[in-house]
Amino acid sequence: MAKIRTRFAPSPTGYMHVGNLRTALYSYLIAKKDGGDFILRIEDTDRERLKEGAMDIIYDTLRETGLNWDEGPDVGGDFGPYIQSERKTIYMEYAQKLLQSGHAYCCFCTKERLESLHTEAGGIAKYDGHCRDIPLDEALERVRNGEPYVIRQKMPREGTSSFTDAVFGYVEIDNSELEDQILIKSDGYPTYNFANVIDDHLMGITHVVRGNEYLSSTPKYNLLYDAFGWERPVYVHCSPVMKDQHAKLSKRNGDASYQDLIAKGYISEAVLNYIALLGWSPKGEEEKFTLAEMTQVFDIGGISKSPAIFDPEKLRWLNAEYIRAMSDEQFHEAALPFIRQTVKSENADTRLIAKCLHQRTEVLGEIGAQIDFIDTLDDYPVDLFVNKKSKSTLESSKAMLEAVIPALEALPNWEQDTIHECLIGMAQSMEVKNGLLMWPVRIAASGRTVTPGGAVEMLGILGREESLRRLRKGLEKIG
RNA sequence: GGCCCGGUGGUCAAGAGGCCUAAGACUCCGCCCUUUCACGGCGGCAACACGAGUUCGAAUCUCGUCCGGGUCACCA
Repeated sequence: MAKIRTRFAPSPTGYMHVGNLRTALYSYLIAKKDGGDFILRIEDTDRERLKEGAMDIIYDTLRETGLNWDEGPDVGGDFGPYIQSERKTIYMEYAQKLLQSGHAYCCFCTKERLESLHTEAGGIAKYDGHCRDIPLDEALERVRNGEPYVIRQKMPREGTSSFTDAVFGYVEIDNSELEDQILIKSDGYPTYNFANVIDDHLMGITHVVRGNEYLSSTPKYNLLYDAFGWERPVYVHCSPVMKDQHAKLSKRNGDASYQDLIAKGYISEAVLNYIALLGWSPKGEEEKFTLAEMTQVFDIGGISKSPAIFDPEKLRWLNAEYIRAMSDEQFHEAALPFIRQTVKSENADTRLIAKCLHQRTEVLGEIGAQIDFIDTLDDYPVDLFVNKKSKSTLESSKAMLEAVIPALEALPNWEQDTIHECLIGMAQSMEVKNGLLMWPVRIAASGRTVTPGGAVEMLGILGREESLRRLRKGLEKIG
């Protein structure tokens, strides 16, 4: 069997949404599973929607996620150019062939006429084939005279067309449903519908992976393949990723793009892993996969037909799994920029902070809220010292702090082990539960009931001087 | 509206006529661990859209209904 070749063909609109990325992922996986090639092609035939910097977003996203392409605009390849606007003459050449073979015709209808066709029909109307039967030589003459025109595909008006999709199975449609769609626009550029087919064939694409909004127009593409006598590709149509039951995930809805998720502190691998699971399920029960593992286990048969709703909760969980699986060193590196947004103090021990945060962090961007008491201790209500689980009362808290402060002052160093030994030892000799002693210490140190670590860790992070200052202040507060 | 596609817990989903008294994961709840919160461990709640068929037997096949999505551009 011939080598598998798939492509990802985004248009540079400046936004890489999650559904797009997933399509890229599936394309990549289908090719790589069988040692095939993954090609990047840019579809920029809509000259009005070009966006500055959009190409970089595409490149960066694919690179960061590891979806490396074998051929593309920047790396070249044997089937270039890989940017459609640079292939303009190619499309015209093939459109001419269709004109000659009678599978296409020149249409001189004005936009106004087409619009009136729609308004007369109350909004929805197919092109009426007004120019369909203009003899070719007459049409060509009018073209030479400079009359504006488009080239349309001549659809059969009877019979049916069918194909078998790799995920949806057998699909059949009446040819009468097909419109004489435009192949070449009046500006000389091809429409997506045409460029896509020409490029996919010329680039040797064997598996076309795309959103299922193309499912019902696939027969049109097939007719084009047939007209040229080309072999049809395997189609893999994927249902969309939804925001909710009714709406797709989209920029319009203000939904997160890949870039947004990364900025919020999601891990690239986790995002990729999660979207793989949206609409595809592996054979076994394992859900966590590296890209390399996915390449092994991916199977077209596991792609589901129904749309999948993007679940931020599950992404969050998976992200946390990836974070927990990091070494302390890796986590420190990943978390440092986020820690530094909140903790400015130069002598803060970011390694210790990171160690505390590690198992408690699901999304890196949420680190700040956990540790903003480190630089400054806000005023806090005195009744935080009262807690029923540890049986803490104002009286007990006062007694504990009074005992703990001098003991800590006398410590030879401020290592975690030393502090821990000291505090636990005191609880024992005073014959109280650890919690009763630890509670007021942690409250005084942080001014909070919830902290990323226990009393010992908090003292360690704050350092001797600041710790003692806060403990004394706490004692004062209780009065 | 015509045509195409889909419909298993709140979400992602397994399921290919008997193995289904319907897996697993996320969420949620309870318990344990514990120096708070997490992590971890254990347990729990929760679904075959509806109605007819076919069959000894249907989540699985057929038809209809309902619901949802897509498509009908000189956008991709």
